[in-house]
Amino acid sequence: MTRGAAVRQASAMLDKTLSPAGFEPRLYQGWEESGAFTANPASGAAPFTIMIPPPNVTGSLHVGHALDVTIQDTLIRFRRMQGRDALWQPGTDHAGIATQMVVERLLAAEGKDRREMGREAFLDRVWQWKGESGGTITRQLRRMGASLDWSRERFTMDEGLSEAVREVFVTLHRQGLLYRDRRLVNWDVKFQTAISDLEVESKEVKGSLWHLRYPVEGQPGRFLVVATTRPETMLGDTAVAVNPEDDRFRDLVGKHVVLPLVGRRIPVVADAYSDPEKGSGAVKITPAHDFNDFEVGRRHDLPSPSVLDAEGRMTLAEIEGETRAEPGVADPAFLATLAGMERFEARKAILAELERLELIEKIEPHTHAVPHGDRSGVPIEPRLTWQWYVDAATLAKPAVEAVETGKTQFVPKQWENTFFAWMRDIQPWCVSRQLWWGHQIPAWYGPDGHIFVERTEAEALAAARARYGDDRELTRDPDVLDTWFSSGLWPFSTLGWPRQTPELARYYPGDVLVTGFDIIFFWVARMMMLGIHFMGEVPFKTVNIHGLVRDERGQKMSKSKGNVMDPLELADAYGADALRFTLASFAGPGRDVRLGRQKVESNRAFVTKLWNAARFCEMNGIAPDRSFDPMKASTPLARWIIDAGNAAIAEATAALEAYRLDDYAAALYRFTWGSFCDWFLELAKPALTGPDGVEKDEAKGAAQHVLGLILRLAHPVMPYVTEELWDRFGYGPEGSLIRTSWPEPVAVMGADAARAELNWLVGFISEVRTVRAEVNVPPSVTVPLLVQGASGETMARAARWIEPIRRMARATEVASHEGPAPAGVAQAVVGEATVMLPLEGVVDLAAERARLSKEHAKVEAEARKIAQKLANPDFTSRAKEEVVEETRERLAGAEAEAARLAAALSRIAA
RNA sequence: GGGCGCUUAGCUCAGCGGUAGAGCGCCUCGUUUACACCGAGGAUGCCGGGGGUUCGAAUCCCUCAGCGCCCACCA
Repeated sequence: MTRGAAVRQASAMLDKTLSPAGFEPRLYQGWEESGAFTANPASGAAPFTIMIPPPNVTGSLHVGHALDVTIQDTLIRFRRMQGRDALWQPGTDHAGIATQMVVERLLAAEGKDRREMGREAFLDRVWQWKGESGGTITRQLRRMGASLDWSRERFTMDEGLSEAVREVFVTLHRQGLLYRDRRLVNWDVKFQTAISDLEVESKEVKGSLWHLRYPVEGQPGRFLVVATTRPETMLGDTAVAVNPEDDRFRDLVGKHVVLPLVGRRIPVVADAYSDPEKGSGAVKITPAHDFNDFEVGRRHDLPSPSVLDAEGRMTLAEIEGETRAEPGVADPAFLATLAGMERFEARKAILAELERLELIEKIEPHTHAVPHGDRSGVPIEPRLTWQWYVDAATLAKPAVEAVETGKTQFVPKQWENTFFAWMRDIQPWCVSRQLWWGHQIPAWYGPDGHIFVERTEAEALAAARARYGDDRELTRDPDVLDTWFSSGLWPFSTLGWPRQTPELARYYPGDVLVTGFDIIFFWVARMMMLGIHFMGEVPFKTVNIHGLVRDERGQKMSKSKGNVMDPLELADAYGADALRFTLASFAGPGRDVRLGRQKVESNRAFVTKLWNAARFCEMNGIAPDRSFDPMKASTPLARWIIDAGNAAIAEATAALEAYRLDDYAAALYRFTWGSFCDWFLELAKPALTGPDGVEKDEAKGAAQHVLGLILRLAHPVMPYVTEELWDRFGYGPEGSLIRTSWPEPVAVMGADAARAELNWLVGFISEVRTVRAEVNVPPSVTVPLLVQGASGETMARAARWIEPIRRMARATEVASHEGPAPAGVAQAVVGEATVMLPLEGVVDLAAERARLSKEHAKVEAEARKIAQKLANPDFTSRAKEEVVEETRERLAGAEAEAARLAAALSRIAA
């Protein structure tokens, strides 16, 4: 027992009402300061590792994090209690675009712009912001009770992780798996950076399909009609493609058309890409502004001028030499007005001009998917630029194989299909971003354009000297890396890689990664690829994928819908334990969690119930007693609850091992409330308040044993209240509950007999209660229970349990009764016996008759159904023998019960 | 266009070949010395529709419908 616990225990009884705010922060601080969260590489224990998905350093905790953290903390506490050397690695992510956006917004409010400030000043400002708000999320994780090893906290831009990033970049480059290329990228015109395919979101947009007439060269009056949704890109057209099989255009292949507005001669090419069914059957080819057109352009060796700049404005720079006046088709003066015009303004201007020239054949309404930047929300512009790419296809192969062979397993398994589908068709990963906040790419350009990819500037200069024979000035690539590039290294960079640290050897690979399905591609896939490539081993053995947290009606939470729930506010209102228990109990596999205040509120009742059960124990002088040996329990009550505790241990352990937190939560709830509170404590009351002796000793012994068991079983998901009670009661030699071992089942003597006896007792009391309630007997009326047709054992049991029966069934006595029924009787069938309650003057005989008839009809119908089944020769001959046997027993039981009910009915028929 | 998931009590969900379940809500009763954030009891289901496999289907297969999500070349 710790000194603190002893002082507290001596000082006060448990408060009548539970107030989590009174102990949660104190307990957390105690855990953290005592090193309870700290992994211990020197221990001989087997490690258990979870890497937290690093939240945005400047972010704050939302319900999704709360679910993520609850699952991870429950698992890590469970394994820690099982004796594993648990490492839950904390840290935060620099979140390139997101953070830069926030800081730029702050600057805008001050009337400043990052370009005016310059890169260095801007980065200083971001670091300053990180310093100011960087502690929020970690504070909030602590508030949730997360037992992260804060001594090892990392940040994706700290020196160690930056070194890992440079090492990976340089190595992949040397291996030819990372290269610079000029191709189309998804360009976000708002942030003016390239983004990866994954950061693009398709949105259905209602637009138009414009059919434009392109005059055929040398055939006045003949037009080739192309259909487009993006007329503004036509200035960059360098061909029109038709399908080689399409007879309508066969004669035009190899000829030229005149590009309206520009006046450029462009060829008509035959390409299977052109779909005769779509549009007009002829498609304009704009290689610099469309991914498909780019491919067509490559096949036909077409030029690819860009006509939109980084901001999405029209630019004529690359087509200047090609424009020419073409009467009735193109006018350089009009073209000049387009320069610098925003893309959608330009669309309008171009359409107006085409209209004027009578070059619009028709306009059809058209709904189509338009790619948008997932953060900026603006339409993405395919743009021809130089970027850095990772050869993801090569890296993906071993990752796919690792999942195929089960080295890494997804839970639930169905997500493996999602993973495979994406990984097997993976595209080169564009990793460069035209941002300032992030890991600057370790590439330097020589005066001749030669690229030096090196870990440091000094190494780059040295390489340049070797190449040029003298010192040259190098220019560093200004771009930074995709945030996911560094998060992809998280499972090993946090452990010290590229240095071969003891931690790296011990805690890699991790045991389980817990995350939402929304970042399987972004993050899980990248960790798999990079982890396997650089560590030679998968980064984690299991990937536990959970659903999204939604609101009560199943809607995604969003600020704009105003349905966002703040987990910290919920934790303050109901306690972190109640919130955690709620999240865990709804976290079924592959299911979204619908969270509502009411649910948290009703689960708080469970926490309170536990608190009150502990108070009851305290009031009855129940205290930890290590001299009590559960294996030597002799009373049926003690044996029964200890045995039920064994079952609870088995259920909870199996559920946690299978990542079924919903089952784990349900098992805890059932055992604590249903078995311990509703039955054990109630049945134990007479013994607890009765005379000294074995009954009392064992009631108390079993109570303290099982309460301790419940605290240990519940601790992973409800760490605070369980620790508080553990402390206050002074359980356990190790002091804190967090350091206590996970419970093991104990061998209980005579468990079967105890179970049979208690099952009978529970059934007996329940039946009597049902009858009393149904015929509306108030609890204040107590009556004798007259038992007819009972075996000797039943009567012996009734005698043994007479006190609890008196209390709980509101009875004066239990007696054999074989004569005629007393007047005004209400009856219940329990096993072989019929219990009669003499209630003359209290019971409504008609109501009792109706009740018994209904009961009788129900049992009889059941019996008929079973009899029918047994009458089927196919069933008796084909079904498994034990099933047939069981069915026969059920029939016998139902028939006997029906007979007893009929007898009971006949007794009051008169 | 391709793929995945879901559809079971009023609500939220479990069960996934052998007697349809839980929690909440609802109704009735209740100042039994832990708890009204409580106790006791009760009612409520063509287990989305149709077809098939099977002695037996909520459970397996096919099909249809509705809802949700992911992926996919903006003619």
